[in-house]
Amino acid sequence: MPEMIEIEYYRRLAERTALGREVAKVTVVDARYLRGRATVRALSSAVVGSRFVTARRHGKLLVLENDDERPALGLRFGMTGDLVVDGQVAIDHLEFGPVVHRPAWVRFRIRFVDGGRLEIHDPRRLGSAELDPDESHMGPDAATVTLAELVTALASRSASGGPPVKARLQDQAHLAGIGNLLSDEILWRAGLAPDRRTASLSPADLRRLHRHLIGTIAELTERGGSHTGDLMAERHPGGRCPRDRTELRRSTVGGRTAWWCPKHQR
DNA sequence: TAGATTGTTACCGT
DNA sequence: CACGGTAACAATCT
Repeated sequence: MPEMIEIEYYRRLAERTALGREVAKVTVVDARYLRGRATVRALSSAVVGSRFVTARRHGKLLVLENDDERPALGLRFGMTGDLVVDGQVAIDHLEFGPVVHRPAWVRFRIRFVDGGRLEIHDPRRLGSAELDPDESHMGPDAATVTLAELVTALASRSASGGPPVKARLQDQAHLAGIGNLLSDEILWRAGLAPDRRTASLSPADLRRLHRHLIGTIAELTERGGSHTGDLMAERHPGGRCPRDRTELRRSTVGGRTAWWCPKHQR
């Protein structure tokens, strides 16, 4: 998916283009795109006739809130979901996503009374729409997490030294927003091996990790996306560390592919 | 063609 | 039980 940086672009697009417009109709092309108690009927009664007043982001979740007592609309984008409003895409090219948009990939659509429309294009259909999304089980948003909150997010009651730090960084219940590419880039910058156990991190490690986590998200948001990190171009067999030219190692951590430098990430 | 892909989650094992 | 790892989902691209 889009990671939190891309969802932030979606949020900005929604804020710029979708707020204040009266909703005329909701179309869910594939019922499997709905999650929780959401049905087309429930979605319709929640948003038809109202106007969104807020576009809010929590991790990779986009929440469009109404101006009345109606439930909020929660949108998730899976690995290939893209937000399109009035034909305007939030990001021109989604890495690992479709090269072009096809009508058949529209999984969710809101039509406005003025004739415009908000759509989610999602080939793989791993995204979803829901009403009043439960955010209670989500960790703090990674873009604004404090050092103290990060320390809490990485804490473990396990006797085995805790989970690999990469796995925990991507665990949305502890910290919301970080995905596979961002975690690789952050750990590379912080000089921490992805399989380091969280309990083994020193106070200095944690401070450095926090600094790079905040800095990386801010910098890549400026650059244009999660795929603009310094490590990305080398994230392939034979790729070399941009810092010391050591050949990168590839391993599976937390169920996902990690690329990292065995020399300076420890 | 085979293999890999920015995510989430039910399930299984320790 | 808590927690972590795994497979499945699904469609496309290289």
